[in-house]
Amino acid sequence: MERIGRGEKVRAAVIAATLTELTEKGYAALTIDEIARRTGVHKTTIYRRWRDVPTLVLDAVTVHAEVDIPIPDSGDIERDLTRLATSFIGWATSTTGRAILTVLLSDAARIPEIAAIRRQLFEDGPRRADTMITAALARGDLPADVDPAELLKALIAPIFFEIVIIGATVDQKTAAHAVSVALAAARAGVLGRQ
Amino acid sequence: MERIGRGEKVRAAVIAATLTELTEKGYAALTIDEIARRTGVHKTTIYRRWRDVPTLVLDAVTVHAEVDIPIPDSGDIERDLTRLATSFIGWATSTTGRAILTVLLSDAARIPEIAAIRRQLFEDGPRRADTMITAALARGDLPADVDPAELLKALIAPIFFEIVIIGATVDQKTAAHAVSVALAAARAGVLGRQ
DNA sequence: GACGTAACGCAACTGGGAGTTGCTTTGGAG
DNA sequence: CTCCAAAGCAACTCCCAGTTGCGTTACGTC
Repeated sequence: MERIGRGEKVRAAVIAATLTELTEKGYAALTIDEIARRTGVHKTTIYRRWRDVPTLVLDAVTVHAEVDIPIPDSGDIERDLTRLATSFIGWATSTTGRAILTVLLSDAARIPEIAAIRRQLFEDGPRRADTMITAALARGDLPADVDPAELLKALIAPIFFEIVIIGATVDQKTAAHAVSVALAAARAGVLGRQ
Repeated sequence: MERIGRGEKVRAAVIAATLTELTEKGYAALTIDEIARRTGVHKTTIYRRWRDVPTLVLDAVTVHAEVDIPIPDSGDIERDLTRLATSFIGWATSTTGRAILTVLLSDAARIPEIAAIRRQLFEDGPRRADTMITAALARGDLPADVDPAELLKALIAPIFFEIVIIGATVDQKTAAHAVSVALAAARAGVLGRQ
């Protein structure tokens, strides 16, 4: 039957409300009382499921921090990098993506587990694309000394900067630009292992 | 005589304690009571000088957000960019710099004036170095289509990414690397006006 | 060196959120 | 229909934001 019991409904409602509050008001202004009001779930119930505020926030973020960006492999490194950058931008500008990114760069990052999620997202995430770069290297499409991690960092960093600092509306053009810069650096031989 | 009266002493102590608390515990955990305890300045006095917490934080940040990175102009664009990157890293890793950067990327950035400081720092700041790039363009050291703002963004973005996301210890090597990437992009002609 | 005042100290208050406790009510599985 | 785990509820403590009225002290002025 796979019915969602009372318990699951409560959990889902609270997690959703937490993420909404985090997006709208930020971690510093987050209150359990408000989440209780919004969801109709009683304050005591929330504290029974989650020990305290950090625990709740961590749970909410963890649930939605699955990025799952597909790793392209068309045999054309420029096209692949562009797709990758586009996917990343798509996630970062989606409702969930923006929410997660906001939390990961807020005071919530003082929670060690949240900081860990941030590192994981930006270190282990790109690492999944290593094979794509390695394949390009094998094909001779990139100088042999290129370090996959460095190339991916060079790709993501400008996009990240644009979103976080400038708050600009990043789009396809931003992706194409980031790819040009990263590829130019790779082909100039300045993306070797550090 | 230029004596610092009672008032100035109080102000300085509170501002300093605020910045310390912001660095150590973050904006979300900042309390006036704790600042009052630390400084020995009475809570009421703090509220008399600063309307509320955001106002105090804004004041504390504003006072120390003067970056004042010298703009080099040696006639050698690579050397100049390296010096610029090194200065930026120096600031960003100094006690004050780290504190300011932390605040500008915390929940405090929800305060519109704080967000404005952040934009100003990373938009108007680099703009001061435009003349340096323009001079290099005039000398023919860079392709004529290079946009100063784009070049500076390409220089800062990777450093920023390294500090904020990875939390790595950036140093002279990071600076040199950022310069290589930015210059490679510029010389490949991919840093034109967007 | 006494004096007036502006700035600081202090105690006591309201209002609200974090987190807790003991008890009652209800949904849903068997 | 019955049972109990999970949710609701009221009432509490503690801490912090921000306020008020009044006493106290530093400091420029005369």
